[in-house]
Parts: sequence; C-alpha cells; structure tokens
Amino acid sequence: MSLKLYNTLTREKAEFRPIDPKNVRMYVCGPTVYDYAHIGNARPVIVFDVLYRLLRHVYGDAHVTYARNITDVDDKINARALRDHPGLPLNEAIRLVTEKTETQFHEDVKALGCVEPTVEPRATDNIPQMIEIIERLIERGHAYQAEGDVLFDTKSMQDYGKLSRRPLDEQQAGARIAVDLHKKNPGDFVLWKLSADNEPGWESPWGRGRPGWHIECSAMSGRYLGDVFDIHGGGLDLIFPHHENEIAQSRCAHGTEVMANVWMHNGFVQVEGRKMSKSEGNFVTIHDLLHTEKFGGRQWPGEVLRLAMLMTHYREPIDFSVKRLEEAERLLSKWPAADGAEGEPDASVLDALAEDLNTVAAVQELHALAQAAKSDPAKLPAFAATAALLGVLPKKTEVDEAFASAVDAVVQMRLEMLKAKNFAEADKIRDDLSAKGIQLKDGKDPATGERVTTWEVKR
RNA sequence: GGCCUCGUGGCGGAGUGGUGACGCAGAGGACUGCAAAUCCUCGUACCCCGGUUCAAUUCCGGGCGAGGCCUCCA
Repeated sequence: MSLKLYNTLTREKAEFRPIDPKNVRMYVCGPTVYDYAHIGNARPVIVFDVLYRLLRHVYGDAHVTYARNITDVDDKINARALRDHPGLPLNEAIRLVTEKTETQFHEDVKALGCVEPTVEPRATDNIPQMIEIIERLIERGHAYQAEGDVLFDTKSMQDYGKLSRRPLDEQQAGARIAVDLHKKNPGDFVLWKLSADNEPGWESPWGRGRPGWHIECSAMSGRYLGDVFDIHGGGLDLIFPHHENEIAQSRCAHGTEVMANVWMHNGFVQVEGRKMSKSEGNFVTIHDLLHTEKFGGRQWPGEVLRLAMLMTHYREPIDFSVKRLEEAERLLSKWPAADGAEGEPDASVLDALAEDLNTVAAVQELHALAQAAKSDPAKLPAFAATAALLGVLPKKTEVDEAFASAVDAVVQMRLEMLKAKNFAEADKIRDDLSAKGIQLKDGKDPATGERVTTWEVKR
C-alpha cells in the first residue's frame, strides 16, 4: 500500500517512506494545560489519531511510535495558577492547574474516540534533556547568553526559515518582529530565561530559570523518537515560529539535515462561519460541546464531533456549525451498530486515507459500506472493521434481556391488534415506544407476505 | 507592508484540460390501513475579467472575496 502525504517542507504530496518500517515515528504538538481544550485543539488530535491508526494498520501496531507532548510549563499556566489559587505556594498551585487540565483533556479526547499515543511526555519531566540541547547549541556556536537569557542565534543557521519559507531578511523588512535590545538579531528566540522568585524555575548552568517555548519539543521528540524521525504534525499556525524554531534547535544541536522528513499541518477551525476567538464570544470548548447546551442548545456525542471533523479534509479550513453536526449525527444514525471489528478494513476506505488522509472520501466510502451491510449481513464485519479503523463505529446500545422481551411482547401485541384492524390502539403502541426511543420497523415476510416487525433503540 | 492558503449546486465536499463524483437536505414514486424504515427516479455547480488552447471549472495573468502566519494561539 502506497501512502501519500502532503509535506509542508516541500509543499508537495509525496509517497511516504519510513526511515525504519519496524518503527515509524510521529510527533504531534499537544496541549498547553492551562484551560479547557477548545474545538480547534481537537482537530489535530483527531486528524493525527486517524493517521496513527492508519500507520498502525499499514506497518503493524507494534511498529509505530506516536509521541504527543503535554506542555506543563508556560507563563499562561503561571498566570492561571496565581489567579485560581492565590493562597497556595506557586508550585502547588501550578500542579493543581496542570493536573486538572490534563485530566480534563484526556477525558475530552477519549470521548472523541482517540486512542492514546504511545508516549505522552511532559515538559517538566524533560528539563535535563532541554538543558543538554541548549548546552550543545552553545558549544556549537548556535546560541549565546545575553542578560541572563540564552538565545538562539538565527544567523548561525544558513537555511533558517526553510519550513515557513520566510527568509530572515524579508522578516526584517516587515519590521514587525519585537525588537529586544539584548538580541543579536530580531529573529533570535529564547532557549532559557531566568525566573524571578515568584516564577517556577529549575537549576541550570545559567542559573535558576525555565525553558523557552520551543525547546521542549526538540527535547522530547529527540528523546523518544530520535534525532531524525518520520512525521511531525500540528496546527497550521505552528509553522512559524514554533516549528521553524524546533527545527533550528534540533538540527543545529544534532548536526542533521532535517528534523523530521514529513511536516503535516491541519487547517483552522471556524465556528458558524466566523473566526473563533474569546473576544467574538464564540469560543467553544470540547467540554462545552460534550456536556453543556451552549452550542446549538444541546449536548453532542463525541462520535458526532469526530465524524463532523472528518467530513472536511484536514488541510482545509473547517466551519464548525450546528448544521454540520446534525448532518454527521444523521449519517451516524443510519449506520449499523456492532460490538467488535472482526473483519478487515475495506480497501476503498484505506485507499482514500492513503491519499493524504482524504477522510472525506473515506467517510463516503464508509457510508456506502454501511448501506451494503444493512442489506447484506455478510458485509457487516468489513463495515465494522473499517468504521473501527476510523474510530467511528457505532456501538450497540446495551439492552438487557428482560427489557428486550418486554418490548417483544408489546410488539407482538401490536401485531395482534393490527390483525384485528384495531389501528388506533396499534398506533398508540408505536407512538409510545417511539417516545421511549424505540423505533419500530415494519416489513413483510417474503414467503408468507405476513407483516414482520423489528425494532431498535434509537441513538 | 511581507509571506501563504482558499473560493465548486440549498448545504457539505472530492476531483478533472474534453461525456453533471458523491453525501446530506429537497421533490416525485413504490411499499404501508396511515406512518417510519427501505427501495427507485430527479439537479445543465465550478467568484469575476482577460490570456493560452480545437477545448478551461481544471493551466497562466489580473481583479474581487474569505482566511492564516509575521505577537500567545491548534
């Protein structure tokens, strides 16, 4: 199977060739844990979850390593800790904020049907690794100290800006980069900064301080995936400066030509046709969608959110709207439920995914499989396995035996009434069951022509 | 100001230098006591203006519109 992926580095779609098919390595930038994850955060998580599942299918479960970090050191976290827990010592307050947010994130992501990454390293568990990289950068002449901070010297890297295609000179022409007097060049960025007493800090060769924004990803990807790995993913907005700077740090520290071979970026999420932002008042968190009625006046199941997300190609902007969610839900409700996924995923869907993760086509093919499976039970395993691969297999609603036989009895009663042409009573039974979420389906026995009625629990 | 995406029918959304992908919604029909479910049928869409071409929605140029990055952001 030939998997093609669009690579931001080359701006081209190309066949994916892993460095080592026995260990395909992918890194995705995870959340900074200071607040509820919003629907925009959900997009890369879902998109790269699909890619992870696909890679595992192609190369084998044991041969893919997926690392997604948790950023638990950040000035936004400090601010939040001070705001929410003013009475506590800072470290304790920070831990409360990060632990709570991390737990919430995991709950949200699980509801969205995402499997756990192979490793989920935390920034604070990788401080020594960061310090080591910074030391190496200084040794190699790529970093310098100024007023206590350690800065990366962008001029020391010949092809800095390759990913974003943003040559340094043109940046300066734009003249919008914050000018810091202690920087040699405006594009230089912080690797390590000194902490005040009321800020979290770690001991380092440059004094008690904390890491800059980008260094953690270089440290963690290097530690868990190696100096050069296969795929690095994240949101479009991370291309510059975050990923550009990660690349600069990792390549200059390790002396490599690339950090990751393929760079993948998902597009932005809009809400009801408008940019999502706190000031617009249309900021939607995953938690809001799942558990409150803030969006569209109702709660939305995680599968619906996931499918709605997959109904647009990951590189396109996506407009999150009530209408879209309703369509996803309608689609999902038409699909047969299954408990396991015994069969093999269907080639039509795999082919679609292999084409730069064309989840739109994949969902359409899956829909066709669902239709086929409904009229031909032999095709159910293929549908189930395929839906499971995408993480959108409707689960069978648990119905206990007593309840089932009670429903059967009522259904039987209705059939008797119909035979007696007592339509009013029969229809009342149908309506009552419907109100309880039970959908009756009348059919005809092809041999006898007699009415047969089946039922299912509406999801 | 610099760099970069994108613009397809009511909606979603691929794709292609030359016979209307497809899904959802909608319309009609079959079935039904009536419904639901199911099945069948139905749509002359490619932002605008130039250019290249026998032929452009697809390539090129310009315009208009939407969005992103350049500052925290998925």
